[in-house]
Amino acid sequence: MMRRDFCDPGGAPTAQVDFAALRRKQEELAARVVLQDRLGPVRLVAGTDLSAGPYAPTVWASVVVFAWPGLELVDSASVVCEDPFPYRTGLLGFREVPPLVSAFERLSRWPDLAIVDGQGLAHPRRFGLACHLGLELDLPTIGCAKSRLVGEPGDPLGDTAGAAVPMLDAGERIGYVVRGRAGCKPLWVSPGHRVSAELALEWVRLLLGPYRLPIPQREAHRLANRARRGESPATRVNGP
DNA sequence: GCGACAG
DNA sequence: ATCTTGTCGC
Repeated sequence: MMRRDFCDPGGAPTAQVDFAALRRKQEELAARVVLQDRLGPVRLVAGTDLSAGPYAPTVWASVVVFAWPGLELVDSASVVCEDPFPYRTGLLGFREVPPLVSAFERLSRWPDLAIVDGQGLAHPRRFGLACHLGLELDLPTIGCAKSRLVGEPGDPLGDTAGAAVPMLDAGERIGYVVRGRAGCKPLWVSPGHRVSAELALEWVRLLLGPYRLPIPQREAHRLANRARRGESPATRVNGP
């Protein structure tokens, strides 16, 4: 069983979770995040996502692994478990990291890089989901969110696929807003762990297909949804 | 008090 | 995140 050092919300019922303490925990962990390129040759690139029902206290987490270049699907894994933690803005990692780690544990091919559905550095405490998952797995990660959390674009964004402008917050460049596809709402791309902002942008551009989302992210999303609808198998795992 | 607010 | 039909546009 893989170690999960940075996820324990305290084990208390949700009504008495100490949110302030978890925010402080994020501030501590943020100091450990590596924002330089510390990764080898990328031969396998993963996409990750989580799917949840409206009321069911259950979540489905999926990871897909693609060969690079070529983007052939070489591995995937899905798990289903009790929802570990209620969604709270800024605390997404405490909800999604445990199921995602369980899904990674079921992979037979370990990726060199993962695209995560959510923010990385572009977070109030510079510790978005992609940083959290990357640190937990010691895996290079990139945050690719479908909407903004913090910061403002430094310039107007063009409508061509691949167009990008820096996102600024408190005088820092926290990532980029990126047009995944012409005519679509953009993506918010930021470093997760062991990847720089520049390389994060480069990889998201390389992985863009004819859709709004990068291919691995889109496929992870589809797989998690199929798992939730019972159309694809998912391994039942225990609580966080 | 008001507005913002990843998934 | 999820609930949902049709509809506008390339």
